[in-house]
Amino acid sequence: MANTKKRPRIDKKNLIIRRMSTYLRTLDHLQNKGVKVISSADLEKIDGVTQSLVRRDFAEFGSFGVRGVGYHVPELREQIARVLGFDRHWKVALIGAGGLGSVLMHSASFKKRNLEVVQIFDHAGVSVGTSIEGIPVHDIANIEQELDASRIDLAIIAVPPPEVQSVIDRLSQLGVRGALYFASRPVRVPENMVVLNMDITVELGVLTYQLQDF
Amino acid sequence: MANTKKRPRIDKKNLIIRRMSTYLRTLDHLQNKGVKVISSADLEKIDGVTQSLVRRDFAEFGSFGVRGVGYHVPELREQIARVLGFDRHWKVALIGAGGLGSVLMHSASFKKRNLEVVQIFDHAGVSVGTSIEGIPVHDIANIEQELDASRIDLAIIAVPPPEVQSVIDRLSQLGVRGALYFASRPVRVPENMVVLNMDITVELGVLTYQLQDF
DNA sequence: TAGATTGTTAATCGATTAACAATC
DNA sequence: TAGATTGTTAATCGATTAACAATC
Repeated sequence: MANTKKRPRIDKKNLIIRRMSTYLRTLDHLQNKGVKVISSADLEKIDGVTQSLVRRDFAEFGSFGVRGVGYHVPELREQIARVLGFDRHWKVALIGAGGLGSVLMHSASFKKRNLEVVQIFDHAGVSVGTSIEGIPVHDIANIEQELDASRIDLAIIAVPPPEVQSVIDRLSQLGVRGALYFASRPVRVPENMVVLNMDITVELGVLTYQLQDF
Repeated sequence: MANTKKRPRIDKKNLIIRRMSTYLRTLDHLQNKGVKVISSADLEKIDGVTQSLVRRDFAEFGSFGVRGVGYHVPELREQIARVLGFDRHWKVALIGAGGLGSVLMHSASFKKRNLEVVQIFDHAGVSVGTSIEGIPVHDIANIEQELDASRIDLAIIAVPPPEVQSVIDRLSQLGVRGALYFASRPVRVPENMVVLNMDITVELGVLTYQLQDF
């Protein structure tokens, strides 16, 4: 049987990394509340990860705490942000400026994480030619001419399901390395890309399963 | 130290269930394409889960395939839908009818999974009094009076981060069992609820991490 | 110092893989 | 029948937990 090419160890540390990203969010929250120091036991209560695992997760990347004291929130926050790559700036292309694309543009998610949307593409129609949050919307038909892959670190793909695969393939050709899409469908991931997906129907399945005999 | 209450075995089978929900999506896709039969080896190529694990996942819930042949797509689809609870109708309350709430209402995600939004709540303002997709929008201030918990199986919470916790607490009081929220913040989950979260900032952290030395 | 909490190691547990008999 | 692919078991691997010495 065909030896399906081993995906690289990308989703190797996957569980740890997802938790790290969740801790970062919690630390943002704590920092907003003015909390200065936090223990792994506190984090267990907030994030539902055992204190043992919290410490082990952090220890995977360094020694961020103070014995007998806990973790200084601003410092731990910064260390985790660094691990995840948020110590640098990321340039983003938004593909699809419909309902979801607009919601994303107007949300605080990107700037909060040092991501900057520098190009927007959509189909010729209402939005092309206008600007969203100061960024002009280009025609997706011209993406090969207009997308400057050397400036783009990742793409946020907010187009309808039937278009997602072709957008990914075109981004791959252009040399864009990363993408996140929201459509509820599987995609073939090009070798030169990391592609993640957020799909509400997948989450709904998890939720309804859990509610069945709850 | 306080013996933090063990969360029930809810996220016990979590990994399997998330994969099952992903297979279901793939089967929808295959069915749309008119594919009649699929093997675990095919599913490995599409979903990136080893054929061995695919078969094991299915076997966890029954015997859905035919030796020497594979899995009949419509039948497998139906079996997995049943496992996830999609063989029944789910009534949904949408809390928050702003940008994200509207996008969700206009998407096909809910009806695709046998979920029906039967009540919508938002803050007094533009949307209250109007209808979205034929469902009238109520004032969230009156949720205690207007939400009929006996009719509602789960809530979709699309309100801004600072309001999420209070919405969850109010739903818990009302007896709503399940919720999905999108805000980037931790929440305390009431004992009588299952609460899931989709947070783009968490996914962005996973993506930027993986892109770092890709 | 006494008390608290980290960082880390060894033990356990659970999830994944490999292999193959069953069977279409 | 021969070829294919499932369902299932045993082996392996990796992730989590428990425990405690280090140390603030």
